[in-house]
Amino acid sequence: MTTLAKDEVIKSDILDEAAKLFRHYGLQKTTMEDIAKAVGKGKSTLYYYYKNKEEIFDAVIRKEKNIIFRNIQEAVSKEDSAVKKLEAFTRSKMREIKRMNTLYQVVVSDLKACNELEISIRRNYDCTEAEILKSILQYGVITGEFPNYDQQELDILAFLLANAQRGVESACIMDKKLDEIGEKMDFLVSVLMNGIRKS
Amino acid sequence: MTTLAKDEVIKSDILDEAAKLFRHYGLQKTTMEDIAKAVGKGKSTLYYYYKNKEEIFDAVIRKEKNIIFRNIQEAVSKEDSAVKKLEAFTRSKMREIKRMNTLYQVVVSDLKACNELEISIRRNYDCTEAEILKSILQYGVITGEFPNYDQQELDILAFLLANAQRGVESACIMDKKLDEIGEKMDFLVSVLMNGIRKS
Amino acid sequence: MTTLAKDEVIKSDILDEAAKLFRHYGLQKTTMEDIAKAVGKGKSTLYYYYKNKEEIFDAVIRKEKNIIFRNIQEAVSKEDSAVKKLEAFTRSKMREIKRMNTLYQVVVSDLKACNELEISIRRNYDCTEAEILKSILQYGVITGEFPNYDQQELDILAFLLANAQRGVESACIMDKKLDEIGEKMDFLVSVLMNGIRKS
Amino acid sequence: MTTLAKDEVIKSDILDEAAKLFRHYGLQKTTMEDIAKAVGKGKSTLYYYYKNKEEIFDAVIRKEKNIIFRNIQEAVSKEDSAVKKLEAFTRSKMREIKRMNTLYQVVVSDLKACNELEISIRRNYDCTEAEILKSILQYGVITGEFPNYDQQELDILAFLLANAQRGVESACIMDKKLDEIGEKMDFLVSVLMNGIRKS
DNA sequence: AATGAATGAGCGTTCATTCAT
DNA sequence: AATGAATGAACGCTCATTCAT
Repeated sequence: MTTLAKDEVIKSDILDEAAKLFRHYGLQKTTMEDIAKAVGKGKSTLYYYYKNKEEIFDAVIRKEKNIIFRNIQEAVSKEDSAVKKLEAFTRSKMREIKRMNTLYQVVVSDLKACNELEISIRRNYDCTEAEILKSILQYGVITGEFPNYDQQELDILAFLLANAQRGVESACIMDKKLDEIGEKMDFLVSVLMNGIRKS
Repeated sequence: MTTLAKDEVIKSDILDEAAKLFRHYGLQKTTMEDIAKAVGKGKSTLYYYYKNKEEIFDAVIRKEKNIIFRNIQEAVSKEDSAVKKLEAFTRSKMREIKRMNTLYQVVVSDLKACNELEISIRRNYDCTEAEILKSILQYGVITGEFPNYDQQELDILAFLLANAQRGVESACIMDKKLDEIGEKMDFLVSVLMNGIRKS
Repeated sequence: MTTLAKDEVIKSDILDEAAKLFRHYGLQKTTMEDIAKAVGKGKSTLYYYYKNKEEIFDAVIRKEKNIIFRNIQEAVSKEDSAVKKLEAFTRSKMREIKRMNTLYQVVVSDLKACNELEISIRRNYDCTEAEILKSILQYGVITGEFPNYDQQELDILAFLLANAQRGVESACIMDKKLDEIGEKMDFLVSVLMNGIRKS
Repeated sequence: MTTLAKDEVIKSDILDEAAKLFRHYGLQKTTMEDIAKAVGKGKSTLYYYYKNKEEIFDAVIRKEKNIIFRNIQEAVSKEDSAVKKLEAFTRSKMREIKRMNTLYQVVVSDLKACNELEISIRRNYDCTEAEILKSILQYGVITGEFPNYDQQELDILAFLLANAQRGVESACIMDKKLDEIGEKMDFLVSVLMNGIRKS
């Protein structure tokens, strides 16, 4: 078990260092050499722990994703009205984005550029996000905060909410205007809420 | 003039073939060799017409961009109410997206991944898009379709509209559900319009 | 004949521009493109006038060489004692070197580097130089300024004089101390003259 | 230690093979492929040991330089009169030149052609050579073999001696008359010595 | 007389990956 | 458990040269 534990520690080390590098340089421009150097091991040692460069990237994504959603879910569950939950969602997501600065960004773009990376990861990712939003909307329907949408409508609304937010985030991140995300997102959410409540 | 024309024809050929390849494989994975083969010329011939791989990519983007916006603007100008203009905007943009299938997509992601490519292009690009939307909104304010937003509010609304749409498009494209873009976008726009009209 | 003359004019133009470029960048780094651009013609036009890049280089050398030696010989012939002739030789050669600044230099080095360039050119070159010096020494023997060396001795002395000077020139040129050539050369010649007279 | 030793052996192998090739073809025309083939390794393996083609060239020069000067200095130090030391200098230098056949030559010329290679190497090189000669001349002043030159005069004499010799060497090497270097150099030195002693 | 167009051959360099130890 | 050594396969790019017109 000690060996296994040590194994896991090193794997985690590799992931952490790789994450930092991917954040700055993206998948393509980060070399195995870079990662190995950062970890303080020989380049070929990486292949003892991971089969591939892609496998490392994959693992990095998974790890980051989990952290983000654990944090978001936690923040959402603390609130007790659908609107407050939505605000908590947006707020905590923004906090996560800022924490990772550009990783999220690079990830998304690289996932797109590199077809070989399973799109499924991203889809899971979006699903999770949309699922959280859907459950919030459902909660709002139950509490009467929102009109009585049926399941299909909720699916679409959650999808739209998730991706409308993603588009705005993306723009703000690209323009390096992270500090503007807050107010713009608030505005977007309020406009969408207006639309959702009224229709 | 014949020579000049032939020159332009070949340059255009190169661009067309390069565009196809960039669409499928992105900037990095598309090699000069690939492009040359597709055009049916020697690799070094490309350098007779373009200085760089980047210059080719650049030209591809510029060309596509211009086509898209010419088409969108044309469609928009034909309508006479703000709401119809907005619908025309969304519709024609979707048509363009389908036409290019994934290029638009790859472009955006590659621009992000490759910092060395002037972000300015993308920014201009977004600006243009947001500007069209803003002018539509302004038109709606004048015709009384929308409340009397001030300039700053219009800026933000246009920004949100543009990027919310982008997020949804992006998701649909990645899930290869281009046929779903239509209804989803209609829904998004209607929700946003509701929100905008009411607030 | 007009055509022929025009032909010669252009060939000469090419040589002049090529010479300038070779001076600055050497044989290898000067491209046909560079030369063509400098002449204001198309790259392939050069091949109408010269078979090769090497042929151009060749012609440049020959031309420069002729100019130099015509000037040197002229200066030498004006003096009437061997010692004065020798001084005139050194002085006018230095003048030529300064005139060409670095061409002479680059030529020598490139000739060495590029085995494919006929060594014979350089040999002719040195021969001519050594021949002038030999004739001066012979003159000095006749006038009694120098001891009664035989032909073989004169050959060797001329060879040594020529090449000792070349070594010093070379060093001064490389250190970019063209202004020091004068005094150093004077010193060298005086020491050699002392040695020659005495032995 | 074995590994380290093996590493050094391979690095040395590369240098040796590279040296041979540089000798024949110069820096530019010797390709990494050539060197790799000569060493019996893959081209990319070279980059495991050296960062650059230039770094290899650099190392070759440095190595050759050190060998030459160690040998020359050793030969010089064995003699006890200035004149004998000078003869030893010339003799051992000629021996080294013959040993390297043309490398020395190519080195000098390539250094000139390739501005990007630090001229400083060559300058240090020449300095060392001139310094050895100067110390010999100083020794001769002390032993009374030579007149009482002051420091500045010794500097110039050493410079002249070094470069006059270089010029003659150069000529002999280019004419591929290595066997004539000996007598010509003896003659040159004796003439110069005459001049130096007398003036 | 002049050249636009085209290209083959090659080069230096990078990097993920392998494998014996 | 770890890695030093090695490499194949590319890649972007350069340039002298050719040739039809």
